[in-house]
Formats: sequence, C-alpha cells, structure tokens
Amino acid sequence: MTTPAIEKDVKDSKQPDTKQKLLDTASELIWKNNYDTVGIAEICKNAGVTKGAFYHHFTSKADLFLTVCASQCEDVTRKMDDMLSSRFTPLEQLENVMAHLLEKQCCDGVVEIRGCPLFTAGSQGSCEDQGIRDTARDMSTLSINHYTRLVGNLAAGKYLNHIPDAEQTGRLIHQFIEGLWLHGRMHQDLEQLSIDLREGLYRVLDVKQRYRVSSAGHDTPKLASVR
Amino acid sequence: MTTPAIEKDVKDSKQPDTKQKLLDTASELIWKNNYDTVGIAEICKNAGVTKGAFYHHFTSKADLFLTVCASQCEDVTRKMDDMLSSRFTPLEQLENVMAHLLEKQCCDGVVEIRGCPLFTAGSQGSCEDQGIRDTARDMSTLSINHYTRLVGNLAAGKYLNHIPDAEQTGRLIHQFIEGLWLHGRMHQDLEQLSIDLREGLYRVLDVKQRYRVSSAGHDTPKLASVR
DNA sequence: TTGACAACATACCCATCGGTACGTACCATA
DNA sequence: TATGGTACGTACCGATGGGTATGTTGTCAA
Repeated sequence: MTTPAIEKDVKDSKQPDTKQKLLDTASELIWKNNYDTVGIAEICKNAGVTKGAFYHHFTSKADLFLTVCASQCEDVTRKMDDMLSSRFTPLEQLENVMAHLLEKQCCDGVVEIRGCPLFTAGSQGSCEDQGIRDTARDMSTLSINHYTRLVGNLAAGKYLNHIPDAEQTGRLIHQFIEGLWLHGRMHQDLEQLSIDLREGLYRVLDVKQRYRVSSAGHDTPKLASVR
Repeated sequence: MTTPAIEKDVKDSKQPDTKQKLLDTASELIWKNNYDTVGIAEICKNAGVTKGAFYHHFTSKADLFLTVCASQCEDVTRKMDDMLSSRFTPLEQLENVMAHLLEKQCCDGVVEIRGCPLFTAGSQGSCEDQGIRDTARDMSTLSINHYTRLVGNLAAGKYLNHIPDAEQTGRLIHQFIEGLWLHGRMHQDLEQLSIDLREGLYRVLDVKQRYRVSSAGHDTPKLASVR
C-alpha cells in the first residue's frame, strides 16, 4: 500500500476526470430541464468535451441518464440517512429535510428554482423509453420510502394529531413536493416556495399545532447543520 | 338576417370541421404527453389531415397550443362555475371537483391516467418557448383561483378546522393535485389515485373530521351530477 | 364564363437529434 | 523499437423536428 496510493491518485485525477465532468454536467442540465429536452451535444458542449469522448464513456444517452440516476439515488439515500438519523429529534429531521430541499435553489447568488433536489425524476414520466420510465418510477418509490420513514419517526414521537398510514402519508408528501416544485419552477418565487413547503408539509402531516413554526421570516431555517 | 342563419350552419358544419378536429386531437395528445414530445406530424396523422391543412388554420405549433389552452380555460372555467355554484353545498362542491378530476381517467373501459383534467399545463414548464411558459403560468394561476373559491366556500360553511389563507390553500391544493397526477401517470393506479386525492385534499384543506368520508369503497362518488 | 379566394394536398427545406466510423495522440509493455 | 489498448477528436449518417413553397380543387360573386 505504498505506491498504489499514488497510482490511485493518478487514476482519480486522470481517468474519471472527463467522465465525472460529463456526469455532473448532465445531472445539472437534466435537473433544470428533463431527459427529452436536454441533448447530448448540449451536455458535451457544457462539459467541454466532444461526442467522441461521450460515447467512449457511455453506450447511449439512456446509459448516461441511468448512471446519473444511480448516483443521485446513492447521494440522496446517504443524505437522507444522515438527516433522519436518531441524532436528531423528529422535528429536527423535518427541518433538515425542508432546509435541504431549499438549499440548492440559489446558485451564483441569484435565485433559480430548479428541479426538486430529492428526485426530480417525476418530470421524466413523459419519456418514451421504457427503461427511463421504469427508473423514474423506482426513484419516486425510493423517495416515498424516505418520506415514509420521516412520517414514522414523527408519529412515534407523538408530533402528529392522528396516527397516519405512514406509507400513504409519505406518498402524499412526495406528491405534494413534486407539484410544489413544478409550480416553483414556473413562478421562480423562492420565498413563496419556502412558505408553501412548510405550510403544506404541516397540513399533510397534520403536525400538532404547538410544534408548528411560523414560516414568516426565516426562509431557510438551518436548525441543524447537516453536511 | 334570414339567410345568415343557414350560412352560419353551413359555416359550422364545413369550416370548423378540420380545425376543430385538429384542436381536439392536439388537446388529446398534448394532454397525454406534453408540448415538446408531441409533434405536428403526429397530430395531423391522428386527426386525419395533412400538414397543409394544419398550417392553413394555424400559423405555428405554438399558435395551436395557445388556441387549445384558451379553449381549455373556457371549458374548465365553465365547468368550475357550474360545480361551485350555490346550488351545491360546499361539501358537494368538493365532491364535484374530485369526481370531475377522476372522471376522464378511463377511456375505452381501460384505466389510463392521463393529464390532470384541470390544467395539465404545469408539465409544460420545461419548454423553451417563453410564450408557452407564460400561458402555462397563466393557466396554473387560473386553476388556483378556482380552488381558492372552493376553499372560501368551505371556510364560510365552517367545514374547516382553521380559517385558512384561502389563496395559499388554493395554491397548495393546486400543487398537490399536479404532483398527484404526475405520480398517477407514472404508476397508473386509479384506485390509489382516487384514495390519495381524497385524503390529500382533506388534509390540505383541514376538513373537520365529521365531514370526512372514507375513501374505501366508492371510488368515484357521484354525489351530484354535473353536466 | 371568369377571376378570386378559401381550403386544402404534395413535396420539399434546413436544423437538430442520437448515434457511428474512423483517425490520432498517448502511454505502457514486450 | 514495435505493438496494442485507452482516451479521446472529427466528420459524418439517417431519422425526425418545425416550417415553407407551390400546386390543386371547390365555391361564389361579378
């Protein structure tokens, strides 16, 4: 384990450079738009590479998308595991999720509501490719599972008025958030998005009144710092 | 004003025939998919006309879409005015809306969850064309206005636990329904869609418990017949 | 009868799409 | 030094997109 360390460094800095850049760029672009509208040429141009490089690393556009999705799933699951860990109270977990959802909506200082950070894949439902649609469905299911966990934690902590069907509630949350982001992307009003997110979640979850926090004022309540 | 009556009949039966067929077909196709994915050739083929006919009646694809949207807006507004009229109690109005939302999701006997009957335009947000996006935004605003009216009626009738911000609540309903339909289109489970719709609306609206109806059993509760 | 115009149909244009063929620079190993 | 594989770059392909140019037909007023 003396030279391999260096060899690995060389590998990390050379081989995955282009591929990773393509993945990042694709993720960014597909996030803001969707699978259909984003073209390979556009991805390559933004990544600063050519088509030859692209098709050296990926067999097709679908291959790229699936790779991006897999990576996204890992990231989100890791992030969620962290945010929903027992280190936090269920209420803090809820705040974590809200903060994370709003976190990445400003880039370069300017407000720009892009895709939902936790699986924007729903917008890909219109795609013709069956494989893409299947993956999008799987991602939405995964997303719902995460939300379901949060619901379970909140219910166990007696933060909710009624004992909910956790899975259904998780589904409702997922649906609401997807619709919220769809709306947010159209109207580009981060403050309203923030307020609606909090209010909507409170209502769908039916959080007890005394645990609710007014949304006025603190747009991105960084109650707990997750990193 | 003697012959004009006949002349108008002739006009109605001849002139708008092709144009109307194009509008109907486009509405149907865009409903199931979206502005970007549906092509003019596809629309023409399904309508049984040629491109020449298309560009005789419409100046561009965007022109067609805008015309379809205008027509949709009129239809929905008329329908909503009917469903939310004082002939019905607010609770019946809510049932009307739910029933209408679910009504058109089965065609030819087979279940097929398509676009949201009340403005599926949200899915068009990814489009590049500024005019299209503006129209989609206007439609979502109109949709929210309708829901806001419903919220106001329910609040006035003391059916809700808390006096809500009607406009915000209308917005939350719109967002939830859009997300619900996005999810429904992916999973094609009408029964779950129906259950989630009812439960979600109850929660977002915060309907008093005694006015809630179990969703088990009656999928499309035709409480009031609107026609 | 004739001109004019609406209502189409046919053929075509060009840009873009995802994808491929092929050439090349670079490196490691034999 | 020769060889082979990796990692690209360049040029191109067929299909499809929205859109256009031009021909044809029917109708109706003059």
